[in-house]
Amino acid sequence: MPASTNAQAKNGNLLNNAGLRNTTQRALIMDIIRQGRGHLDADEVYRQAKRKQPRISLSTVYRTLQKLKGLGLIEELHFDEAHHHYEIKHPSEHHHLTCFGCGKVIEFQYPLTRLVKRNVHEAKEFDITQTELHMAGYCEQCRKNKK
Amino acid sequence: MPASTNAQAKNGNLLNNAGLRNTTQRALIMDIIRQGRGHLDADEVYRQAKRKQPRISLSTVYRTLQKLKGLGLIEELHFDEAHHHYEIKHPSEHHHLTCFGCGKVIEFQYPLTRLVKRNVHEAKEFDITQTELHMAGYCEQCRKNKK
DNA sequence: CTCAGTGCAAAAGCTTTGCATAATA
DNA sequence: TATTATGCAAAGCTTTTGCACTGAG
Repeated sequence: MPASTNAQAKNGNLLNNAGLRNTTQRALIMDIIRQGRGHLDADEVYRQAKRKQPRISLSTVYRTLQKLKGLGLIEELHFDEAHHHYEIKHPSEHHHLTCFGCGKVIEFQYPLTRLVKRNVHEAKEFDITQTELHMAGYCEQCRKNKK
Repeated sequence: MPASTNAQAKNGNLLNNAGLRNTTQRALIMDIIRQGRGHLDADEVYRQAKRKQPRISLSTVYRTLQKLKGLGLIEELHFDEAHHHYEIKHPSEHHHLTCFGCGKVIEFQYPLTRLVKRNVHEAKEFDITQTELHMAGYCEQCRKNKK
């Protein structure tokens, strides 16, 4: 049984459970985001989607991203650039480390919320619902290459 | 001696040291950002600036923000929204906690870079040059008001 | 006096929206 | 069949850029 069948069924269920219609466009967009290891922006999702469904429109991509974000199925990240990046939502708190040299993105987990609430006085009574950490710099390899 | 005189002299020095001309527009924009406790976006800087210099243009605001950012005098932050926010650069590593209810922004310091480099395997050999943590939720007071 | 900086207006992204058509449940 | 979702095109925002003029050094 091919992997795509699994993924499609999974997407369909997620959409149905959320009360949304399971259209081919939505399933495709979710597939792309799920497989998008580097974090994709809307235009990149659109370009990848067009390869499989040439008639898909940018508006559909944007509308789908909004819907999925609203449902908590994907996460919208705000990096250095003017546009947003999207990824499938992870169950646990995780963060990002980007290399300016090669552009690779390392994800790592770290219980920052707990830590900050424990150590920062003003945060103690805060009900933190969103945590976004982005670090960037140069990875070992790119530093070597520069020398 | 009024505070504004100090601030203006300070801005002038900063600009001169950076090899930039000390124009009234730049001095004003730096003043606004320095005093902008909540983090201002370009348009807010523009509107405040127009109150003192009605002929100032949005392009000047954008160009100045870019210059100052390039020189490391101000920091560009990427929050939830589509546009950027700016603040005077702090010497030490600090982070943000925003209340969705009342919009207040709490700044706090925390040596995250050191911590992550020490505890996250992939980060050990990374040369981290940029760290941006943004947390958000509801402060104690807003939680009480909701009940 | 020179050249960096400014204001204005126009252009260039990214994102949203209105409306007729197509597809799902 | 009744809506919901899509595609297209047009509009909306934020940000950038070209050019002639102004002002700091």
